[in-house]
Amino acid sequence: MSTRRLSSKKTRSQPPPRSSDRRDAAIQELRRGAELADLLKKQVELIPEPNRRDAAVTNVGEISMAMESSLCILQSEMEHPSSPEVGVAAGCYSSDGGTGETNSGAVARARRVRHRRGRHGADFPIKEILTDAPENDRFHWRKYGEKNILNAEYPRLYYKCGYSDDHKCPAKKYVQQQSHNGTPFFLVTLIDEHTCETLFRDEPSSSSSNASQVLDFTKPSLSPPEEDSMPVSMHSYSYDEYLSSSLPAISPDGDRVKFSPGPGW
DNA sequence: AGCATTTGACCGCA
DNA sequence: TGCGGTCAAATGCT
Repeated sequence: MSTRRLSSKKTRSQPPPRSSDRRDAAIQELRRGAELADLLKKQVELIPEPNRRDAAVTNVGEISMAMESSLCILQSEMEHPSSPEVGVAAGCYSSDGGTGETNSGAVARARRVRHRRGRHGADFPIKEILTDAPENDRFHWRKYGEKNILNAEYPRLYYKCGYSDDHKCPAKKYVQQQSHNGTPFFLVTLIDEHTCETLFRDEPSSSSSNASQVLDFTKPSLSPPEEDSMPVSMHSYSYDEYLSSSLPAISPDGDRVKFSPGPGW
């Protein structure tokens, strides 16, 4: 990607470009980068060795996804200059994605609801993530509800931490399937953080059994990506970011996250 | 039997 | 009153 072009063209005689112009330029560059990533992906798919090919395809896919996420963020920022509540891909794809509501709207509602349910003024963290693999966050989630959302193509699924009762873990997530240019993806809203994770770290004696339960990828319905077949096309950079920032250290063999697609999935 | 999921009812807010 | 979020009984699965 040629970010250099953005800075080197500036001359003293010209007025400094407006920030919207620079965003335009950045968007152009990102679009070009995304196209090149697609091209590269096609070339990489021709690699004969399966292991190398899959690894390369995965990497290119992540590059492509990062481009698209950045593009989304920039575009949504131009459309809605007031910064959204969450920075990660907020507003992306939602205009034609089917829900008809902005992501930050969902976040605002989440905060409102949590507030009225007793956590007065709690500043709990909320993250929004676009991914094609909502099941793949290595936590154990229990589905507690499903709701058809107005103007949404797919129902919204409600999950809470599988240890919300045992360990009073407040973590929740909402999963909303959407589609963008025919590509299905999921808007995952993560609410609050896992305290069960901390508990497991504090209780080494029980960690072995607990860890294998937390990391529950047993569900066959949406099978977790094997090492050689990571989801590529829409694998979310921000999801990875979330995982790397909040995951406990875990052994891969126990990895399982429950995710059951709703009707029509 | 124990656990997870489904689904209709209920609640609070705008 | 309609909507989104949650609850909890019923149901299904292993």
